[in-house]
Amino acid sequence: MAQRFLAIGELARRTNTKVETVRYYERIGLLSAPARTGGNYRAYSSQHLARLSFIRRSRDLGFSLDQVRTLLDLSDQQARSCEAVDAIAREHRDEVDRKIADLQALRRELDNMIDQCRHGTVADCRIIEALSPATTRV
Amino acid sequence: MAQRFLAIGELARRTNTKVETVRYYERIGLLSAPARTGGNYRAYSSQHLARLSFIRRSRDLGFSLDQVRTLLDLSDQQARSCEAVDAIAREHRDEVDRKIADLQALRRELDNMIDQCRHGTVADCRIIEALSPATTRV
DNA sequence: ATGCTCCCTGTAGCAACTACAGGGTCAAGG
DNA sequence: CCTTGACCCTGTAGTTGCTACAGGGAGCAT
Repeated sequence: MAQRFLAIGELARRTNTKVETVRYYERIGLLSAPARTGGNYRAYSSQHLARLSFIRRSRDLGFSLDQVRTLLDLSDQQARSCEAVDAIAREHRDEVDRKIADLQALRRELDNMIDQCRHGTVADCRIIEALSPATTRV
Repeated sequence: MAQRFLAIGELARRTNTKVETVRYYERIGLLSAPARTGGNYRAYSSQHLARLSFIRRSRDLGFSLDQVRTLLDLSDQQARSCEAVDAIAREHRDEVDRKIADLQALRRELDNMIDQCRHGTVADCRIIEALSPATTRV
């Protein structure tokens, strides 16, 4: 392969992505199809590398593929106001906040449960008890 | 239907579950197949109600279906030590802890990104910049 | 007899990958 | 020149935990 292009494995390595995932992104139209070599290998340019890096970084920050798609589109419209970008980021942050709160509530419940475990038999296990319904009558 | 048995809709309502989900739990062997009426309707007993309640409560606490399956098995072995139960609960709590930490780190990054937004054009948007790779050269 | 609500099975869809199977390509070593 | 091994190709199916139909039957009230 000519040195200006990357094979899929090299691209994957540089972006910490699985090869299959790169192909998946192409299939769903997130990463444009690259040129092909004579042997039908994908030949990626530096633009692809940049774009995939952007995608991965966004994914690492928890943006959904749909959000990433929008962010990519927006990043291509350099003259536009970045209001929409800000909105997506804020929305995502709010959701992360909600998730954190949910998990913290969960954690407290789990903690209570675990604290009550007397390490006896299952028959009087407080954890099982906590999971069991109060009434089982129809 | 005889009053001692519950139709699937009633069971679903009492456990805050979708009817399809109840059938799904049966399909994957989490909830045992109930008796059937003459008209081939599922007829659930109070044992089913208790078991499904247990499942839902566990799911609400974030246990995976696999963990729920194990917890159900354990809860049936009343004489056993509840060590294994405790282990599952602790493992899950640790995972919740990790998730919270991950999300908090994420949140800080998002916050930094958002704070730097100067509300100009996309061309000099700090959010886009933060998502973009430092180098794009092959 | 009609309408309505409930129930039945079976299949397909969601997110975001991941994991093959069964083959082709390419460069290096013997 | 041939083989070996690492890489690449396509296509399909699996993962988790449901959810949403489509197309039909059951049961009860009017």
